Amino acid sequence: MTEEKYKALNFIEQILEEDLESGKHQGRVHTRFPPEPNGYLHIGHTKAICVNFELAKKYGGKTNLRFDDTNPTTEDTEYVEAIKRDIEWLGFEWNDEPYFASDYFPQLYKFAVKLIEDGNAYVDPSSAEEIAALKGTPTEPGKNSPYRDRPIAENLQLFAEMKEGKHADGAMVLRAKVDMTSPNMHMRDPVIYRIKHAHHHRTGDTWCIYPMYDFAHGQSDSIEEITHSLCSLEFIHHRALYNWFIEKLGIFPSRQIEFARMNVSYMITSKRKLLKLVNDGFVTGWDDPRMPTVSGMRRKGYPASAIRTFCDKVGVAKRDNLIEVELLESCVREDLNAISTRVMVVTDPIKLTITNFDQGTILLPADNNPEDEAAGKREVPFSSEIFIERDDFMIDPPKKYFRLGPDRTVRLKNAFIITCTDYQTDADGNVTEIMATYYPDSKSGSDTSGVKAKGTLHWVDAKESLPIAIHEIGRLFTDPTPASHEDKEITEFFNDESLIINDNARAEPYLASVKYDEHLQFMRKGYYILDENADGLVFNKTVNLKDSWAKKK
RNA sequence: UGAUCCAUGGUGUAAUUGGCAACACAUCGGUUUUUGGUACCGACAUUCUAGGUUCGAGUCCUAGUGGAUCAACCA
Repeated sequence: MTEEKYKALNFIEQILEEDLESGKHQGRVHTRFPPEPNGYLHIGHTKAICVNFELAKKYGGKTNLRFDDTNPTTEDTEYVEAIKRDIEWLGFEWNDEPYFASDYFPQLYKFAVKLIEDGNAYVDPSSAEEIAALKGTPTEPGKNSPYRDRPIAENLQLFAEMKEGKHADGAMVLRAKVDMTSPNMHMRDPVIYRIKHAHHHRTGDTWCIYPMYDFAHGQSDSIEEITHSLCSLEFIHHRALYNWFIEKLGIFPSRQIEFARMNVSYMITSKRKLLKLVNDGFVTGWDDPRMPTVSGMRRKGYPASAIRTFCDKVGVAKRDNLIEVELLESCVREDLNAISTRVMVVTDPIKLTITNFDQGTILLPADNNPEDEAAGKREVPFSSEIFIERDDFMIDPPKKYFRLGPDRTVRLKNAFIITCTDYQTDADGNVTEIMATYYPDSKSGSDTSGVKAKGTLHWVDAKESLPIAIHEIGRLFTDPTPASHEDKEITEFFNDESLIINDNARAEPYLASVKYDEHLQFMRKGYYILDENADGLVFNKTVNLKDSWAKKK
């Protein structure tokens, strides 16, 4: 009766299962996540991280974290630390210690020498412009460099001199001798080593020549005996070269498999553009809660589990995609609904006086989370003077308005049912205070009043409530694909309302004691979290609650 | 005027590999509710086009069409 449940496999899982079945690599699955330490991890990286780590986990394999640090002029240890922290926070454990492509520089150098010895590489003193000129175009074949057939001994000599620092930056490069007429541009004698007299964040000044991506990435995969090297679609044209080096060097045959990277609406994933937002002061840093970075999302209150679920739901395929950010937000809400502490916060307070309440201040029990009995209860102070939301009262409300207005009756969450008896306005007709009476026998949990209330309002006690600041975080951009307009800067689409600071909110006393990792639901408003970078009571909005009333209006 | 990859609802992925197009998000409508939240129910597709093979095609073949990618001493 073992009913075999058919579970849909994505195309990479199909490849993995075929390899497992055929006994390739003794049934071993070993992946890697290879970030370059020149920026912070963003939403796009989370997809690559989830795919690499979760696929390996699913098939009993391991995943290496390897820093692709072959360009000393853009990379920094600051980024290494931030990347490690973000991956751990996302909930993944890499195999062993983190690896670094720079640790393989000696080996990579030997690989290059072997290539030269076998007549598969040559030193070219042509300038970058000259090399580009002979490269041809995608539709026209390239032409051989005049230095292409330099004798092996000479190549060896020059390459050694490059390493010894006898030549200036850009004076010459080492090129693989592949095929200048290949329709694949990457096969037209790609540069594999360049001279850079630059300080490397790990190897210091040991080297003044550095391998290019194509001569570092695949070789690192082989050195680590990575079985499946999963990367994004734009590397598809590099695969031929990747395999060419494996063949010429006779090294471990890692297999590169490309999948479509994830694009999310209203977010950008260009590290250059993100850095520009930081440098030009559009945001306060890489971890600004508006940023699509892992650290930004963390500070905004997105749970790691929600991000993982999101990546899982997005799936893995080869076609270009634009995921609606609403799916991410839905995953966040789903998580937060289950775990967040419900609290009452009035974001735009207006005073309401209960004219017939004369018990001073009393404490009322409130559920911390109706979805989770075990979360328990806390007590909320209540007295004759409270604050409610300004937009929960209308002098002349429309038909379907369930809230307060003259002679209307509502329930105060966790407290009593009240009826509005009067209100005051200023010279401009703005409501300044509301008066109401309460039904003593309508107390939450022991309501015997028989009074019907259509709506329920949240509130805070006027005296006991705390002033807090709320940072309403919105979309960073006003356009779903700000980077898709070739003639426009992304900053033209910067959303001026991406951060709205509200210093006027009032919260129940409980908020004075919340921790940085406690997710909160401000009832009827949204999910919030204490800002990990602020000193006082500053709360960042994670995401709104769904609001069918806002839509109706 | 090259090469490579891709094409299923508004969005993203499925379809047990040739057998009733499914799931999620979004949208719209409804039920429940001391959060206009949650939960629950319902609605929402001639599988890019045209031919072909077949009892049968989203799936295979042919030709189109559309999109993406490739010419850094970046990764």
